[in-house]
Amino acid sequence: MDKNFDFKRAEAEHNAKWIDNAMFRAVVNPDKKPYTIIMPPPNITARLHVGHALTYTIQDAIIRFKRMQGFEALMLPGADHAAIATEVKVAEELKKQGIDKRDLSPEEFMVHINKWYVHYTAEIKTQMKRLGLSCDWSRFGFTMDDQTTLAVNTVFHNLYAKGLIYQGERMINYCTTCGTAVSDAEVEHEARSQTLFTIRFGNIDIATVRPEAIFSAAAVAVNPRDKRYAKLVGKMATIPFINIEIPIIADETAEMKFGTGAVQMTAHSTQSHEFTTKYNITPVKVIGMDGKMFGERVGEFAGMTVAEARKAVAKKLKDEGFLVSEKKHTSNVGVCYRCHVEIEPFVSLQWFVKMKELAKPAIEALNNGLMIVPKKFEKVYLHWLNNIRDWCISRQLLSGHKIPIDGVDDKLDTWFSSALWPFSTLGWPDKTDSPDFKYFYPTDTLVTAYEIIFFWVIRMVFSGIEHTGQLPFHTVLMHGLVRDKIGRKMSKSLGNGIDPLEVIEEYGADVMRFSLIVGTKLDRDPRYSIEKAVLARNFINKIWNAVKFFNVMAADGIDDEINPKALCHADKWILTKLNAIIKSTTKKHEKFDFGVAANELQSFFWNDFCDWYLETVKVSGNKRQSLAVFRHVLVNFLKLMNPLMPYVTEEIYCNVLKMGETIAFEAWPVSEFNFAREKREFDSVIEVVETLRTNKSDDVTAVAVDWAFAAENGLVEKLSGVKIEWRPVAEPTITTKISKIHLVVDEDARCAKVEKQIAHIDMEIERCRKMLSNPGFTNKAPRQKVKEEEDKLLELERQREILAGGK
RNA sequence: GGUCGCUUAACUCAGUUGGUAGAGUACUUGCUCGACACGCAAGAAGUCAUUGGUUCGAGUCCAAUAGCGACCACCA
Repeated sequence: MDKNFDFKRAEAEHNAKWIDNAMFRAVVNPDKKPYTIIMPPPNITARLHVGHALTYTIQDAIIRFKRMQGFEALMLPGADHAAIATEVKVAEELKKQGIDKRDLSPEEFMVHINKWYVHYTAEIKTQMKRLGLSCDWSRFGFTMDDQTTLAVNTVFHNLYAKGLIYQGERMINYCTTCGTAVSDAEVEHEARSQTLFTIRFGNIDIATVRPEAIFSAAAVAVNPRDKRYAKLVGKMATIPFINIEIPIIADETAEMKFGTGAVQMTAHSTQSHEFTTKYNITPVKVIGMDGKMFGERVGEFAGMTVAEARKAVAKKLKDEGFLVSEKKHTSNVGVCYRCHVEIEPFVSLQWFVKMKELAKPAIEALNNGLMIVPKKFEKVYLHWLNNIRDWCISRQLLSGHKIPIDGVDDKLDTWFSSALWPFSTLGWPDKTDSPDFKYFYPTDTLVTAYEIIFFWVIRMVFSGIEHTGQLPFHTVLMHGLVRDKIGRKMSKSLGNGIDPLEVIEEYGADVMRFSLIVGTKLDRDPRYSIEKAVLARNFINKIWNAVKFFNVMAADGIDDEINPKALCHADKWILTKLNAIIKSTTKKHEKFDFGVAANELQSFFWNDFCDWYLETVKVSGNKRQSLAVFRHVLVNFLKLMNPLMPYVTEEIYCNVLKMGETIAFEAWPVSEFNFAREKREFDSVIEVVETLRTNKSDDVTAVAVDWAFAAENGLVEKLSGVKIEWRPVAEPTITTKISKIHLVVDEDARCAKVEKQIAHIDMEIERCRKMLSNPGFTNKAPRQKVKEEEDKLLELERQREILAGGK
């Protein structure tokens, strides 16, 4: 065996084996129950980041676990065309080559888009494969492939025919940089510092952060309860520069406390839109879809961008005495989630999905078999669905799915196709009668970071219900976002990101996977730093070395079978411990609690198996049997560990132990051995060893021990490193549960130690007595608990007596 | 403004139904005793954010406060 685990060689070998033999290709198998995970398709615009590594590790852990439990496991991979994001990236690329997107015809531009699709789909696949995912590559889907396109068109026509898709003039969010409408979910709100201007509109002062919009003002609103303006209601205000008169109207929309309490109503805010619709006013538009000022009213500002015009108008207002005051003001501004430029609200002709009706069954789904883990996200889910507004699905882009209506050039929101992903990937609609679709759909668990609940999860749920009549999955598992060492989001601008591919390159995929998961709960945002990779690497090294030890020992002979009658204490102890860890790991995996399970497995292997059991094997009286036990525990451990560490477990199982072609399809371990009494007894032996280790140091000249486990004498001497005289001890200085120990030591040192121990016991006795003398406790606590305390007190008093006597 | 989280050892995190606070790292001390220094053994280290309540008993349940964070929302 190699000195250390050669992950590079092992990863290459096993990955090639898995992929070349299509080992994880799922098939319709009536003898097995299916378990399906449709993987969230990553955007083809970026390299995989550590968040992908986390989510795919979780998904792969689930699917490997289910596969070993005997399910026909399908994990279906794919990639998303990410319409806007890709278009922006391609345009940037072209710019670097000196090509301006606007100089290209749509057809020419699409050539570049298509090239990008091909190149980066392959790239993403390669990167995903490095994580060691056990997905079915033969079913890899792309959101622009024929199958998805068919599903998109079918869904569009179905919804259109039902009147659930309509075209209308509505107030929408428009990104002037991306040049397209975006949906509500695509608008982020950021706190930004702005200037709040107070501007004289003739007889009234209005407050606004958008001086450039004054040219569009069609009314001024004041609160009906605002006494300051009561006599002005019904009068006219005057727009500066252009001297157009507009009415002053009393309406609740104006907040008395904000600014001057008077606000302009224009064509360029949602608040205004609601107002002008209510009063049947049509404001004049002065900002174009290109984000530039236009029209007669704006005069010399025509052609300026909004940002330019804001400055210029403010300056002119000041110069001409219309500006009453200006002050800093922080408020939330809607920005495009892609480019983070301020969103312009526009009334424009777009396509929408009517949501109220579709949302209803999605809300009810929580009572009809949909489970969201952790449960706290149910509230977020419901809140959004209960307040949902129609979904703007048209985008003014060149790439993406075309709205399938003759003469319409708009494309569809990229999430329109994502929403169909759980069933379009399985052949819906054309292969809905196929065994594949019938077998694998509905899928089982959807795993994703919580940030994507609105964009995606909710839309998949209502789409599944609407188009297939079934929930697309029964469980949604939401996990956190990976943060850096001090809790910040990992981002390019902060430079605090960790590249999973670099970690894999340096430490291996198992390290990447294990270190992301171990010791965390999925509902929290895990913090990640490279130190965690080092720890995981050390653990794998520990496993590797234990196997090396086994190999050396087994060369001298090993029994094929475990014979329970021939086992020693330690053998039975570790088998019973194994039994417990199998139960616990299984239970935790069922609850998706992989992080805590990983912690327990690590502790089991390192502390119980290596620190204790492995050491006993060295002095075992029946080595051939003990090694059979060793192998049994090791193999079961490998199986339990496989979902998180597929490579090293596969390498040991197949290449070192030569137990088979792959561990991935071996049955998940079940409890077999349970020796409760022997386990308890060996725990006591350990206690004796630990007692001896603790006490052996300071000036101990001789040790005598009296106990009933003569067979373990050699073991205790070996493990404690103490030379022991085994004889009856009349006056013990220390007693454990199963032994009397007499230490011949330096008196002063011993007395000090004993006194410390007595002080500790006294504290505990005090606590016990207090509890037991409290009638509240003895009357109200469960009888068993009271009995426990009584026994504990007796034992403590006995120990104290012995200690005091020895002194 | 609304909603929801989080706060446990120096650090990263566990802590099932309330019953004397746990792990790993780091730290201190000692280690070449059949694999492992990416290691072995021993040790020290915590007012469980604060306050109040419920209870015989609270890290755990309830309320308030503080700090941090996330999401939602048209205060111009």
